[in-house]
Formats: sequence, structure tokens, C-alpha cells
Amino acid sequence: MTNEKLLSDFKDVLKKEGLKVTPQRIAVLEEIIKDKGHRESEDIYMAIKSRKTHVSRATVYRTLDILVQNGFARKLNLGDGRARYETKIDSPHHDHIICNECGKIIEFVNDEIEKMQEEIAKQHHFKLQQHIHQLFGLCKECQ
Amino acid sequence: MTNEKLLSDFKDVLKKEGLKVTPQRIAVLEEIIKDKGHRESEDIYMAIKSRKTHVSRATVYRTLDILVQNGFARKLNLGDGRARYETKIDSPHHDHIICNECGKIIEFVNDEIEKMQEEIAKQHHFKLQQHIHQLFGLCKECQ
DNA sequence: TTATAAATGAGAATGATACTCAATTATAAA
DNA sequence: TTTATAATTGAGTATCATTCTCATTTATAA
Ligand SMILES: [Mn+2]
Ligand SMILES: [Mn+2]
Ligand SMILES: [Zn+2]
Ligand SMILES: [Zn+2]
Repeated sequence: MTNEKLLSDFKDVLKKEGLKVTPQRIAVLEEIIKDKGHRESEDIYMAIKSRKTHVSRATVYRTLDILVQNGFARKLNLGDGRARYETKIDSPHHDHIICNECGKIIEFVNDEIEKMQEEIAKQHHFKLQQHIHQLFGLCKECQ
Repeated sequence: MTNEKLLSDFKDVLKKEGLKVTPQRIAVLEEIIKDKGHRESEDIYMAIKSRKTHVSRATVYRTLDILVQNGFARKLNLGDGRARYETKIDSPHHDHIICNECGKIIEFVNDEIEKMQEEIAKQHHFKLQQHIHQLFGLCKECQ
């Protein structure tokens, strides 16, 4: 998806929800699509500030929520007390392998596991809604 | 394992580590083995207080750490900001299914998935150390 | 322009958990 | 049993990410 299309989609969503298009909101969207990584709110806040747009932490959090709520971003909990956000645009579902030493994050997908999860849920009469699957260990460099 | 054996093992560990056997530490161990659930620190703190032993939150946290460090308990992060603790005694590895509505927690094991995780780690040149696998959805009663 | 509802940001609040340190206590030596 | 002492405890404070508050600013549409 082109950045122009994305921006226009975002504006449409804001309009549809009765929200205003502000430079702060645009800046957060731009940060999320610019860097494909798994970023902390603080990083995004700093990146925006270090450029031109005046923004507050509160607004970054609020905008990230909007992005997550509307399918532009995904929020991850890696268990270290700080949420990470990654773009969801052109990014199908995947899970993560995290290095306990250097924090490197690698993405993986395994259709077999995805299928099995559904079966396990069914066995226990659960209607599956989401899942968290994270592998932790030492990356090649950190072993 | 009998509770007597457990208690004696715990005392041995404390001795081995140069730690003292205190009524507070014993009380936390007793709580962890009494209730097989997935409990918050606050629950354990309240349960101990409501009995006889005087204890503080700080000591409950400190003792839970000792228990986790020494293989008596397992600490889980369910993504809601409060850690859960469960006994690890006579309790082999398993993962969890959590109801998004009522919070019910069901345990599951799947050897296929366990094996695949190892393979995925290997493919990415990771040495696997732990993993988190949590399925979230609606339980039978909450659908 | 103007009216106004929504957004922003500075700073305060929150909540789980960790830390501090003076008072207490378990332990082992005498 | 007494004593010496290092470890433990607990009340309260600190921390840290995130959320909330509310006075001021701004985007939007008439
Ligand atoms: Mn990812
Ligand atoms: Mn369990
Ligand atoms: Zn690494
Ligand atoms: Zn339920």
C-alpha cells in the first residue's frame, strides 16, 4: 500500500469516527509506517519531537490506541513492562522470537501451530479470539 | 510430593542459600501449595493476613521470588499488568487458555507444538530458553 | 469569520512492584 | 541460655509506564 493511500485511509477513519486530523496524529502514523520495527511509545515520542512536530506522550499514547483500534498498528506485550507497536499495514499475522540478551526480535509464522491452536481451543470449548506465542532465547550472536 | 517433604526441601534450600526460615516465608510456601490456582501476589498477601501470620506485601513479593528462583513456583504474565503465581511442584510444563470475559484459566499441553517451537528456534539460530503460549477467547459459559 | 466540539499537553494520578532503612528476629557460637 | 550479628521484616517511599485531568488551543464546518 502506498503511503498516500494509507494517509488518506487514516484520514477517512478519523473522519468516520468524528475525530480531527491533527499534525500530531499524522506524525504518529508516519512514524509507525516509516520504521518497520517493534517500537516503544517513548521511541515514537522522541522521534517525532526530534523532528519538527510538537507532541506530548499523552497524545502519542492516544494516537497509538486509535491506530491499534483501527487496524493500522499492532500492540505487543513482551513481558518487560513496556508495550511495543508495529505497523499492521501489509503485515500478516505472525509471532515473535526474542533474544533474552540483546532484545533482537524475529518474526515467524507456522500454519501448523496456528491450526493446532484452533483445535486446542475447540477441545476446551473456547471460542478463540487472539493468542500470544513468544519464543525467548539467545540469538546467534549472543550465544 | 508430600507437604512435609516440600517444607523440608524448602528449608534445605533456604539453608543452602544462607537464608533464614521465617514464619512469613513458610506461610507464602503454604499458600502456594494449598491453592493450585494462578494467583496474584495480592491474593496471597490477603490470604496470609486473614489467617494468623503477620506479613507485608514486600515480603510476599520477596518470598515469591525465592520460590520462583528455586523451582517451587512459576510466574506468569497474562498481559494485564499483574503477575500470577502457580505451584511448580508435581506440575509439569503447560501453557494456558484464558477467558477474555470471566478470566477463567485452563491449562493445556501439546507435544507437537513444543517440538515445533524447538524447530523454529533452530531455523532462526536461536537457543530456546523459555516460551509464552497463551490462547485468549471466550469459555463455554461466556460465549 | 465564527462557533464549538474535539484535541492537546503539562503535570498529577494510578497501580503493580521494588527499594530503604530502622527495628526485629533467626541462628549459631560461646 | 545468653549473646553476637547478619539477615529479615514492614511501613512507607520510590519507580516507571501508562492514563487521567482540565485549562488552553485548534480543526472543522457553517
Ligand atoms: Mn512483528
Ligand atoms: Mn498453569
Ligand atoms: Zn541477541
Ligand atoms: Zn469465561
